[in-house]
Amino acid sequence: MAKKGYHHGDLKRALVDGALRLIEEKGPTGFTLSEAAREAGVTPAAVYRHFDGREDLIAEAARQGFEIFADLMDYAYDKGQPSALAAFEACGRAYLAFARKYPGHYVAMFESGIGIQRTPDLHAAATRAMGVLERAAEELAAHIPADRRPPPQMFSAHIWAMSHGVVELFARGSPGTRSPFPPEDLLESGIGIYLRGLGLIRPDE
Amino acid sequence: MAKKGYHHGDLKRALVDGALRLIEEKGPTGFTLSEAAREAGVTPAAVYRHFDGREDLIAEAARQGFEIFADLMDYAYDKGQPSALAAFEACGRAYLAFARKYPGHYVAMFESGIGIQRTPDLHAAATRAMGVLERAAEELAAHIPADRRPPPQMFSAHIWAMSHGVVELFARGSPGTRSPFPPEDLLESGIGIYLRGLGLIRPDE
DNA sequence: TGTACATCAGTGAACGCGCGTTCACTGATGTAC
DNA sequence: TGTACATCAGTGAACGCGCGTTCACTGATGTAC
Repeated sequence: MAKKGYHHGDLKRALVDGALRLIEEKGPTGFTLSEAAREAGVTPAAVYRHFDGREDLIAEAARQGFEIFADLMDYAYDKGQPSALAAFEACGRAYLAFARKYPGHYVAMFESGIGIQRTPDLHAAATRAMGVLERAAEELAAHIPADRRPPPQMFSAHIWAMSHGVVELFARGSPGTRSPFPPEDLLESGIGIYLRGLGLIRPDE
Repeated sequence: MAKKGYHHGDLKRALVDGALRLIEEKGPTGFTLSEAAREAGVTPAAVYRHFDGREDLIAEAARQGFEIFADLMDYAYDKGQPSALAAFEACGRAYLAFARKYPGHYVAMFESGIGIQRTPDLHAAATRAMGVLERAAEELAAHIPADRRPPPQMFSAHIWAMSHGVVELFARGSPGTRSPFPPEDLLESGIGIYLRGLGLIRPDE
């Protein structure tokens, strides 16, 4: 991703891409504005033509992540039709797939310490993303007898927490803890057991 | 935690305590050897009398964390007797309680990027801690009909993932996402639903 | 089509900063006789 | 009890480093006439 002449042509994109690669590689700690600039073949000062600074660059990376994330979840949700249950499970799989495929984005979104309120754009993207999961949960909740139905936000939170936990603990090599099972299996079986507990899967299925 | 005279007296402990406070406050990124030394009222160079450097100091903090963590889990497990189910649930609660009460340790253990293999001491402490949860899961597994019993490590992983996810997403103010529910309730209900899905709680309980 | 000029997107030098680490040192403590 | 001395646990100055950010600048691009 080196520039051609004096003008880069697509520096903004190149900087975000570089930042994502660095974040993926070294974590949000290891990411450096200067290094991202160097990767794009550009002086650190050039970054300030496109971003307000280091944090702003990370925020943009996170925003793009939420955008992609929301699209993927949306797609998975629609694709999972006609059964609400299937749609919900598809969302779970999409979550993990996203974390695997876009690790830089994932880290920027959830581990970089960037506040979600930082930019209206970022906030909007994040809200949209979470909305998808909540919508899936709501629709699913309709199938639970009303008297023992937990609030939909609650189990969307449960699923999100389990997904995030699987990603952080088992889908990365991070804490030296080798996963005893493939993360995909772990998450899918976990969600399966959880949904059975909600009475959404018959005991014999 | 300022020193009295030329000799501090308990510098090693003071440094770890300072490091924990800083990690808790600013995240593992914000932690600085120099600042930890400053807090202890000591020159940065003095740190090298007790640790091999910055990383080694974090590793020691993490080690202490796993030690405390294992003790707490052990205690919760024993206290939860005589029912295996109650013991297991107690472990879940203990997990969250630990994360809440020792946030610096928690971050050092799980978010600092310190490899668990770094020191034999650290590795041993971590192994012991995870062993408790696995033991609880094994005992619980005995109550599930053998033909549909998942491997115990699997659901100890599920519970761990959900716990960790709740901590990261909802028990801290981190991603600007206000938790819709108290984390304790969220985790307890999540584990409850999960255990019901395993057939360990009767549907009408 | 050609020229003048405004705007844009870079440069590169400089800044102050705090970091982690090293080194020879020295003050305080503890121990042997 | 007193003295000599080894050991220990700090000091403080220095290092090289890369960082984020600023500034006046300049080369390239695009537009008006």
